[in-house]
Amino acid sequence: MDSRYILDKSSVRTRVVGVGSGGADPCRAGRSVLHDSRVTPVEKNGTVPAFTHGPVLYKFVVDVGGSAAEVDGGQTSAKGNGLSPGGRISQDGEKTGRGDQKDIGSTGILKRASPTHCPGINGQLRGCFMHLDISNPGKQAELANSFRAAQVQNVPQTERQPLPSSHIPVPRNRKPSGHADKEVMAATVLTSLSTSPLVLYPTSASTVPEPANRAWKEVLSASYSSSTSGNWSWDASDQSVPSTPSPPLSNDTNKNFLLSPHGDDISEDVTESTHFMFEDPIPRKRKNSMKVMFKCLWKNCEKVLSTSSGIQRHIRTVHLGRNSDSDYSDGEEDFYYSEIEVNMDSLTEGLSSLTPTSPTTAGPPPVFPSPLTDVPHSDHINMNGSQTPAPTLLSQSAPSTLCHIRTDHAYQATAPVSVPVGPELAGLGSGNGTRPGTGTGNGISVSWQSPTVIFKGTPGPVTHIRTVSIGEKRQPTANTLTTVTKNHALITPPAKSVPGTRKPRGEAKKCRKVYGMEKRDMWCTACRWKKACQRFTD
DNA sequence: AGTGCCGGGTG
DNA sequence: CACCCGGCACT
Repeated sequence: MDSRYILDKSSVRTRVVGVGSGGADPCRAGRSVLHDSRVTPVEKNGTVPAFTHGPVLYKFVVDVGGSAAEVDGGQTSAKGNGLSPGGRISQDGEKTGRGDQKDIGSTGILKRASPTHCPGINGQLRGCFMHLDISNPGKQAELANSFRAAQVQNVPQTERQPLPSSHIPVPRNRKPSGHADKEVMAATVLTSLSTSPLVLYPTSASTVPEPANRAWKEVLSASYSSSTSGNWSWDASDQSVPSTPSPPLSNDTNKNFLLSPHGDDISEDVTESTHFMFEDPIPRKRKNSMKVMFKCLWKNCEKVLSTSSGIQRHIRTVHLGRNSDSDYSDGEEDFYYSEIEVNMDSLTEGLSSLTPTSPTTAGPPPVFPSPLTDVPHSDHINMNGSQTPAPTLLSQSAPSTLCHIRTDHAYQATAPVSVPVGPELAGLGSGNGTRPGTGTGNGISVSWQSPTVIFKGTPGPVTHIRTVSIGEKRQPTANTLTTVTKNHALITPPAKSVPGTRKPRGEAKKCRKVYGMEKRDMWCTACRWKKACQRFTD
């Protein structure tokens, strides 16, 4: 794993250009191969990676040192042998400060990049804005050339710095299936621009089917050709555009949003690697109690689900209006949710607070009197005392960052219990939650010491009863006895009497003693049944 | 070991 | 619920 991470880390800086073809689910495909994509030697050498062949699907203008140049992201010549000029710009991070990858390039972009702004590498190209102008593919070659010229002009060959985010990782093989798909692709491009190094990382070389190619052009031109002014911005107001579902991209959600596209069923793994690549030490130290939840980033939607599939389905059905039964996912949902970490201890406490009695802690009620509470009863104290607003917290506004809800109480006592916290949490899941089969994986395992120890028996209650003891025990007709019994019931938990709470042996002779074994038939039934003697009670 | 009886199983 | 019994605590 570690080695893989290392490799991944080095590969973070690569930018994959071009549109591949292949899997039916480009986004997923891109993610799934994310870790395996790495810089090919070819790319490192400055030539165009093999996978860049194929028709040009996009281009953009990079403002270099004040002069703008439009660049091909790929090539129009299309015959797949991709050594296009445009391809050159596809190596960015590789040429730059490789030694300190985490301070520059992809990491910075990933962490802070806004959709409109492209932080430069090593201070260069700061403030470069990306302009999408795909509407005129015919000019691409020319533009590419001009860009190349501009690039040479402005930057000496030896110092030529890569152009950050100058590649749009385009998901491969989008199904050109209509407007919705266009939107998907548009969203993909937009998101990719802000998260380019890690997200949507198509790997292998493959030519783009012509339909897909066309679809891309159409999509991009249709969606963004209106922004001819150049500076491509995407602010909240754009969400009003009816045909383009847009996630809320507020600043605070953006950070999470950047992490969001990794939410698959292997989210844990992906998350780990992602954080690793982000040099974020926190996740590695994630406690077991920290549960990754998935929060919908759609505007005014605070939906939080425990599974990525759930949130994807939610987004797909609720926000994207997709067919709910279809499991087909083009990956667009990935852009509209983010991971959050929730302390599951809190959640379980929240759950337990809703439960009248913990089944296995059936022992003493929390109001157990002090004589019996000479035990590590912290669990119970916490259970009553710290009613953290866990569910409320989640339901009101799931924090987009970390949800640190402190609790110490777990839900079950005896064994590690898997508590499916997904949709039930704070009423978060409204039916479209987890798919069958994902539930267990999303449950949490909480285990702690069995509280049976807690109530194990000091003879406290016994002594107590002895002092009040009345002649007959367990005689329903004896008022005093019933009183005692009631007191006993108050003191001892309604459930099992624990060893130590055992009733003291009666001092009266019992049927057995009186009649002996020979006359067992003369015994009271209780004695016969080895129950407390009903005839000779204490 | 003998005794008392609790808890649980069975019908 | 009646009946029975394993098992435990106490003597």
